[in-house]
Amino acid sequence: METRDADKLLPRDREILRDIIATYILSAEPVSSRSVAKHGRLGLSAATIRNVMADLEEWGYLVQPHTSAGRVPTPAAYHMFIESMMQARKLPARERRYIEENLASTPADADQLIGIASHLLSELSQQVSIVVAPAIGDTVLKAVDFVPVAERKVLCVVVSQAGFVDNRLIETEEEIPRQELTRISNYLTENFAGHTLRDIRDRLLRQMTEERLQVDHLLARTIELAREGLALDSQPEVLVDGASALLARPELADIQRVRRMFEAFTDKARLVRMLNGCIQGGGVRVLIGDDSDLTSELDFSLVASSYRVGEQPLGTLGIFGPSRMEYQKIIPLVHYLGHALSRALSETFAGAPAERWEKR
Amino acid sequence: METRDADKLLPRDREILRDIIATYILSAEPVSSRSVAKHGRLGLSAATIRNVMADLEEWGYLVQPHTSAGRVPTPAAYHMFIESMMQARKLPARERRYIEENLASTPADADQLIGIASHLLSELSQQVSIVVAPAIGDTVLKAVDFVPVAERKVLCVVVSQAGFVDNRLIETEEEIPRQELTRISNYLTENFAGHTLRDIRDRLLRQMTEERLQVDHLLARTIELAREGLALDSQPEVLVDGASALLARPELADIQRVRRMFEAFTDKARLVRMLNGCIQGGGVRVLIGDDSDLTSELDFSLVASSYRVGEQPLGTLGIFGPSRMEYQKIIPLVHYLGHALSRALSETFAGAPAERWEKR
DNA sequence: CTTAGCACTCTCGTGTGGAGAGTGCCAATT
DNA sequence: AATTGGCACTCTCCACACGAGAGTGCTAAG
Repeated sequence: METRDADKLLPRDREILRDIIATYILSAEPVSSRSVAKHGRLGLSAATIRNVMADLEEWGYLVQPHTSAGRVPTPAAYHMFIESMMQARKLPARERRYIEENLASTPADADQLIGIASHLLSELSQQVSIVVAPAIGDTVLKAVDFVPVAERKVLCVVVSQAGFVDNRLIETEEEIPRQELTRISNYLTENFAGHTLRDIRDRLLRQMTEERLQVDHLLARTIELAREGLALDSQPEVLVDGASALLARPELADIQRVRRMFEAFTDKARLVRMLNGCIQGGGVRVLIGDDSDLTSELDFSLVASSYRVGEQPLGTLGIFGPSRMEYQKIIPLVHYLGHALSRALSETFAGAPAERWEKR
Repeated sequence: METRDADKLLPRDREILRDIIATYILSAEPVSSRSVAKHGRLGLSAATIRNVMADLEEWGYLVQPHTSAGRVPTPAAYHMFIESMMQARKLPARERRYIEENLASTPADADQLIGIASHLLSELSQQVSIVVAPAIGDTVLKAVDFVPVAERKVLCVVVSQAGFVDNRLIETEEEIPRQELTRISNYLTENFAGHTLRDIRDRLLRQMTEERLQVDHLLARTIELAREGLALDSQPEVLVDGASALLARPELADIQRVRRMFEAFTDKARLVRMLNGCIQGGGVRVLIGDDSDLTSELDFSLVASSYRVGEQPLGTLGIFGPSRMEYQKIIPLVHYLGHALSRALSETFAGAPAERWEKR
C-alpha cells in the first residue's frame, strides 16, 4: 500500500474524499460510491467514483469493513480532512455567550472554573470531556496558610497564582500555637509568592542544609511545615464528564467497547500522559487512531488544547469521542474554551501581581 | 395474587425459596425445579419442588420471565431473604485489615477519607459505590480562615468538626487588610466553633438586625464575610466509583440499561434524596426494586448506611448494583465500612473538643 | 402428600434462501 | 484516455423454519 501525500492527490480525488468523510461523520455508516455520486456537487457517475475510491483505498485513506460494503475513512484521512479540507466553523454566538455567562457567573476559584469548563465542553459537544488540573508542583504560589485544626494537626492551604486551592492535612512534631502559624504563613507568603512550589521546596531544603546550625526556631518550624505542606507527590486531578451522552452513539452499541472506554478513564495516569502530550504549542492538537494506544484501540479521537495564565501553560482540556466526530464544530469549541478558561483564570486573580524572585 | 407473610410459609417452602435465591444470586439465570431438587439438601423430587414453586409464585416471591423458563426472585423475596434467611457472613479478616490500612495510612482530611472509603467499597464489592458528603449547612464548625488572594478577593476556608474542608472565594465591598482578616478569622473560630453553619449564620444575621445601629466596624465586616463565606447553598458532594467493574456483569449486556444507569448517576440530587432516606437508624438499610423509582426501573438494589462522628450522622455511603447481589457479603461490608469511616473521622480530629454553645 | 410420566410451551441456535447493497471489471461511448 | 453503463459476483442482513433442549403443569399412581 503506497501512501501518497495530500498534495499529490488530484483536486477531484480530494473533493471525493472530502465528501466521503463528511458523509461518514454524519451517518456513521460506510459510504457507497452511489451516495457520493448522488450527493456530490461534481456530476460524476458512480462508476467513476468507484475507480477513485479504489485508488484512495490503495493509498491508505479508506478501508472497507468487508467486500461489498461502502468505505470508511482511516485516521490518515481524518488528519488530511482536518488540515486542509475543512474550514473550521466559527463557534456560534449563542454558544460563545453561553460559555461566557457560565464562566463569569459568581466569583469562583480555579477548581470550580475547570469544573464548569469540563461541564460546558461535554454539554456543548455531547461527547466526553477531559480536563487536567495543573500538577501541584508546577503551580506558582500565591499564598500559603496554616490553620490549626486539632492537637498537632495543621491544615495547610496552598493558593496558586491561578486560583487553584489545595488542602493538605499535616501532622507536626509538637503543638504549634496559632500566632506562630500565622507568622509562618505570612513569612512564606511574603517571601515566596511568585515561585513554583518545586522551587520553593528546593530552596528551603538547601537553606536548611547550608545553615543547619544557626537556624532559629521559627525557621526550623517553617521548614518543617513547608516540607510537608508543599509536598509535590499528589497526582494532578482529572475531570471526566459527559460519558452518558456518548452511550447514545451507535459506535458504542457494543458493551465490550463501552467497558474498555471506562477502563481507559479509570487509568488517570495514562490519560494525563496522553493529554499532556498536547500541551506544547498554543493551538488545538488532534490525536486520531494511530497516534496513541488509547485512541486506536477504540477508534476514538482526542481533540485537546491547553489553558494558561500569561505565558505559563497550566493544564489541558479536551474532548474524547469517536473518530467520526464533527471536527468543524469540535475544534473551534475546544479552541474557544481553552481561551475562555485561560481568560477567566487570569481575570480572577488579576490586580495583585506576584513579586519577582530577585526582589527577595 | 395473595401475598403471604414470611411466617406463614412452611419451613420447607422457606428452605426452597432460600435455595432458589442463593442459586440465582450466583448464576444470574432463572432457576429450575430440577436444579433445586439436585442441589437441595432436602431429598425432594423436582415435581414436588415445582408445586412449591407454583405456590411461591402465587404469593409473589417468584416470577418467571416466560413460560418454561426457570423462576427468578422478586424484591419481596430478596427482602425476606435478607431479613430471615441468610446469616450475614463476618467480613473476612483480610478485608478488614485492608480497609483499616487504607483508612489509617497518612494523615488525611475528611474529603480524602471519604474518597478512600468510596474506592474501597467499589473495589471490595466489585459494584458501584456511592458516598454522599455532608451537606455543608449541617456541618459543625471547627475553624474558619480568610486568606486574601487578590484585590477585594478573599478565600474563605471552612473546616468542619469532622475534618471536611470547604473553600469559597468571596468578593468584598472594599479591600480588607490581612491583619483584620486574621482577627475576623480568630473571632469567628473562637466564638462559634462547635455549632452548625446554619446556626451561626442565623445568629449573626439576627445580631445584625438587633444591633443594627451600634455595630462596630469589625463586627460589620465579620458579618459581611460570614454571610458570604458560610453560605449554605452548595449541593452536597456525591462520589460515584467503580462503574466500570459493573459493566462486566451479565445484567448490563443491554446498552439501554447501562445508559439509564449512568443517567441516574448524573442526577446527583435524586441520588442524594434516595441515599438520605437511609440515613436514619444506625444500621444498614436495603432498598430493592419496589421501594424507589431508581432501583425498580433497573432491577437494582441499594445497600446503604450512614457514617457519623459521635451521635451526629454526617452522610451516607452505599453500594448500588443488580438486585441479585451477594447480600451476605455486601451488607457486612457496608456495615463495617460505615463504622470504619466513622471511626477514622472521629480519630483524626479527636483531642480538641469544641466549646459548648452556652459557654459563649 | 409425593412422585413419575407425559404433553405442552417457549427459547435458542442453526441453517436456508432471498433481497439488497455495493463492488470490480469489462466493454462501449465520448 | 477518461468516463460510463452494464453485469456478475460477493457479502450482509433478515425472515423463516426447524429441531433440540429446557422447563413447566397436570394427571394419575404410589
